Amino acid sequence: MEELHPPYRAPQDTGRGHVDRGDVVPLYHQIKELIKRRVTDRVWRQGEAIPSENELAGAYDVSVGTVKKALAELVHEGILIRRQGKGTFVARPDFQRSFMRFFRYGLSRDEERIVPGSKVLASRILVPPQPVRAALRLAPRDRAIAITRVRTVREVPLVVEDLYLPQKTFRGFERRDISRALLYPIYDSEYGTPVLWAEEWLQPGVASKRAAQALGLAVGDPVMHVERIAYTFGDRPIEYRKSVGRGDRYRYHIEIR
Amino acid sequence: MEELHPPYRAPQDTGRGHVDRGDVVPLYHQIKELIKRRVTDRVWRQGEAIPSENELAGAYDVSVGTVKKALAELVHEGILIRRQGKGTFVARPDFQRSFMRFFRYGLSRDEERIVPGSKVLASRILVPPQPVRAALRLAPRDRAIAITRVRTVREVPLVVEDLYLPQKTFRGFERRDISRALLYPIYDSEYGTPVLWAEEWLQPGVASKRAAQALGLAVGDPVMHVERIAYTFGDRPIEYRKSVGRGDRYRYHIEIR
DNA sequence: CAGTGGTCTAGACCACAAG
DNA sequence: TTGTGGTCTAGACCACTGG
Repeated sequence: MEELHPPYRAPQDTGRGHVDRGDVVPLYHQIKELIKRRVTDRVWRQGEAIPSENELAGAYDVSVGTVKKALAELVHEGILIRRQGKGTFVARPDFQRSFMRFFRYGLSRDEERIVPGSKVLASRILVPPQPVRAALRLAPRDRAIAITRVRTVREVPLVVEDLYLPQKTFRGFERRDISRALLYPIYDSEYGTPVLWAEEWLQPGVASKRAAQALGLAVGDPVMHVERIAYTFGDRPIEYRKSVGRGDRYRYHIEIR
Repeated sequence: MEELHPPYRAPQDTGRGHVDRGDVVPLYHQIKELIKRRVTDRVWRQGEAIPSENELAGAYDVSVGTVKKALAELVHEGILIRRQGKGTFVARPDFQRSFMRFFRYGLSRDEERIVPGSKVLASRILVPPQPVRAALRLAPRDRAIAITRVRTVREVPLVVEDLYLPQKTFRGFERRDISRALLYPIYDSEYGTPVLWAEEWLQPGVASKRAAQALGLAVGDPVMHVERIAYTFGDRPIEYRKSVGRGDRYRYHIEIR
């Protein structure tokens, strides 16, 4: 936080797009959509300032109160951040936190701050099996980047996982060194597709020969099977992963609100 | 939905409590707190209408816009519901949905609407073991109601679980027939303590002799261990449960946003 | 200092509900 | 018709930021 870009922009960058006073949909809602559009189109980028209330009110020819209402809701939705005296900024997904949110293989408080190591066992391009194709909404002959890796904390293998990424979105990703990096920040900064939400399916199981070998377990030991689909803007799936975590260390914590 | 009580109330029931214009905390925030207090104190009850914008504005001696802002935020927080032309109502936690949220033993779409049967194996009052006491924040000699039950869908046992409830809050609960009921609506309607959120810990394991017997599995088959603490107003824990679900049917789905 | 967002006011007009 | 909430306006005053 606190390294927000200065609010300088080209002056024609203010509003763009028009509201329709005859429409049944409220002005503040139309304005929300216009602003959202400019954020998802990356005209206004993460961390940057957007025009001030007054500028927006002028550009859309509505009162300041109406703009305030639109902005307040966008703040609530986590799309914007407002700072008194400074301006309104496009929110920056906080990857320190989002990492914590997505990766929660029951580590101790202490270990939670460690970025797990990652040993890549395979990395190749292929036409994925049907369930993966469906999850990523790929056309029948679209290719995917498939990566198999083992994730370790303090040299202890915790999880073995198969990842699939749409090749169209992630050209060249298969050649990156990901042994010491987190993937989601890379998706965001290098490929312009931040992970905004994800869904997971968890099921208990017993170690297969392959999993036992990768995790240093005996065949039949308890493991957690996790499938995840991660989504970016417009609920577009950009990652499918299938993980097997060792049961003695894998403890998954959730808050349901 | 749609069976909201009529908006009749005693006239002195309007505002109550005063705002402090000298305070640094904004008026609309003070008003939010006053309204919340009257809801949590059950002066204004679930489904009932609260005073209108104008009445509240008069009672607190602020402008309608300020009341509107307070009410809008409370709607956002799920505490109130507003209906144009009708009034503002205290929200009623939707248990059809909250049930879906808390109970997600990977049932098929079809089965999701079934209320699982429940066979109580034991129900007694005791001083709970230390971890449970800590979870429920009980004093050393406080008692708890301990219930062991098996939950079934279509006669198939899915989960065996141990429940602990603070006896102080749930006097007489141990004598209820819960074989065909959901517990959370009972906590709410009979004991005034709705479950507002919960946290869970999931870990894979293998069936113990006890679990195998209860679930019709073989010892060593995969199972899911789930611990849950459920909270009511003021983040007060009112239920601790430890469940063992059969691995072949237990599929846990989560959306992370 | 000027510019930003945060709060608050006192209205207006509207759509909707219910008698 | 009356009363409700939903939208919108055009201000006011304030606290905070940065030059």
